[in-house]
Amino acid sequence: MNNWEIAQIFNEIADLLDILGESPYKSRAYRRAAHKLSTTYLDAVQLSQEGRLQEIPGIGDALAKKIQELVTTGKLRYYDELREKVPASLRQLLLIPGIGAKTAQIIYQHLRPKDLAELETAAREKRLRELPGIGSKTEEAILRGLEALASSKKRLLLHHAFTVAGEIRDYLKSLSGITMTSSAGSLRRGMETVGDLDFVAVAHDPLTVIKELATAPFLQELLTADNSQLSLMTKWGIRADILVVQPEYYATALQYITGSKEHNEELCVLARSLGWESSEKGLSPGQEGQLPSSEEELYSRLGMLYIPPELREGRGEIQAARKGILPYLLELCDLKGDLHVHSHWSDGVNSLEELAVEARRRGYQYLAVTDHSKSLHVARGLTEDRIWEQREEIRRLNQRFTDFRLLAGIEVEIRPDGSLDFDDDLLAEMDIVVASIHSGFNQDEKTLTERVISAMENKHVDIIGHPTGRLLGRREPYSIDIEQVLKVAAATGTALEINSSPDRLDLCDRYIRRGKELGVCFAVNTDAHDLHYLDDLQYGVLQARRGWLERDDVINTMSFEQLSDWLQRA
DNA sequence: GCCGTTTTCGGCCCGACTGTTTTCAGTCG
Repeated sequence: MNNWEIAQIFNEIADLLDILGESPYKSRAYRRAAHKLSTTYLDAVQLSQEGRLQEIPGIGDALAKKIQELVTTGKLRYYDELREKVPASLRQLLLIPGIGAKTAQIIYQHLRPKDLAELETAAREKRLRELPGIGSKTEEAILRGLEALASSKKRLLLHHAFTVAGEIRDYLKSLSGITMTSSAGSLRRGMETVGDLDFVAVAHDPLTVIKELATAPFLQELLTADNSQLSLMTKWGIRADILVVQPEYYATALQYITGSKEHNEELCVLARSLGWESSEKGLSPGQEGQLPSSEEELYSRLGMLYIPPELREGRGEIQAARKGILPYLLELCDLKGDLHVHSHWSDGVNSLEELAVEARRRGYQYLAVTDHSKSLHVARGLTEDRIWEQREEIRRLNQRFTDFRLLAGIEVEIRPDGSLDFDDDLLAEMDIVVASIHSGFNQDEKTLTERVISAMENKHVDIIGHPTGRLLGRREPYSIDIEQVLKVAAATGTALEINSSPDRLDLCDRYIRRGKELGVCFAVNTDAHDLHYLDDLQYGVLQARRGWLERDDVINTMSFEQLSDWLQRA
């Protein structure tokens, strides 16, 4: 039982409490504790053994006891009781936009549906609109939401997928028969969400390993198995497919299982034309030929450059590799800083000093503090006066550093009428300006597009934050004419953000690639509200690589001096 | 359920927007 698993359970308890109509502060306490547990460096199991759980803010007497019970017994009676009362699938009601605790509670109390299917039937028969406080609009929203849930169901966000895959790989490595192991599939390609997890493991005796795997501690249900691969449902609710091969097949198997399907189909046609064969273990050079010992060798023998997994989507990468014109993809170590971070001056949790110290520890040359602007009240957006106070503190902090700079920035609201939250005189004083939309999501495409464009046309705006506003699995992008936005970004030289938060990953890879074609520049930022989330940069880099970006396409690969020049561009 | 205290209760982010109503409750960021 690790922190992440405890956090999952606490989040589920919070949802069930909401549906049952318990105090919203109680569910909030569970959510806050879950959030703390998943972001702290401290290990809950160890703290529990040492009786120090309550040192984590947000964990008091009651939650410490519950964690203790989970850690020692693997179970939690309170959690089991709640799940007996409310079918776990109803949790998903809360994922539907427009449905919160109260609406979920009304539906539960009046209809007691045993699962989502029963709820859907009720909605189709127009019975939900008869409930107090629910009308036709809400009923339609629920139907739309259920459809969206069905199509996105069980796709893990990237950070969760990496966590779960890490657990599985650790287990694979612990088996004595296995000499090597790798993630493959969509996770290795860095896709924004992952539907199932694929692994390739190497063993001299695959069958023995397969038998051992059938008793893996995370196994919930064995789906299929033969003498070289098995497919299982994990206790985390996601499927894992594990292929075990002998050493000589490792490279070809890894290439094959990494996919994508489209990439492999194209590669297969080419390989066949060169006399190769294909099977479920991947490509092979026919009877006499020796198997390639690495993916690099495999691609080379097929007459092309090595294709990094993020590019293997069947979007022209094979032709480019054959011509020798693949991009030199962006790497995490190319980034010299982060240009969108929040502090406790608005809705972040850390002080400016904490952020600066952490950024410097990471070897960044700069970090832009971009707190929210005044009209985003919920996030305690900064007024003009507070901005001047914050600038003063930033100035004092910067005096302490010779090798690092905090940039005094702002994430300025693009208001519903398209105007910005501050006038030009103030924006001109900021080191860096990120402009973002946090309101009026439901406006029509023309209005939203014009809002973003008018922000880009302001000469003080450097970056458009999370340009399409999507939340993966929860909220669709707002309707903007992305082609037009990309063209204006290229024309005005405004950078578009690749927001690295695994909930957003906004822009998506196809738009990034199109933007690059049009000459748009990008900024890979975290939008971190807590210094732990500075780690999210790795996901933004994967997304950028999937969009074929190179170092020179990204503004925060520049040194501080170069970036300063860029920020002062006309 | 947590936390801080004018210290064992009472407050916990708050204003705009939407949908359901007919003056307001619920949701969201």
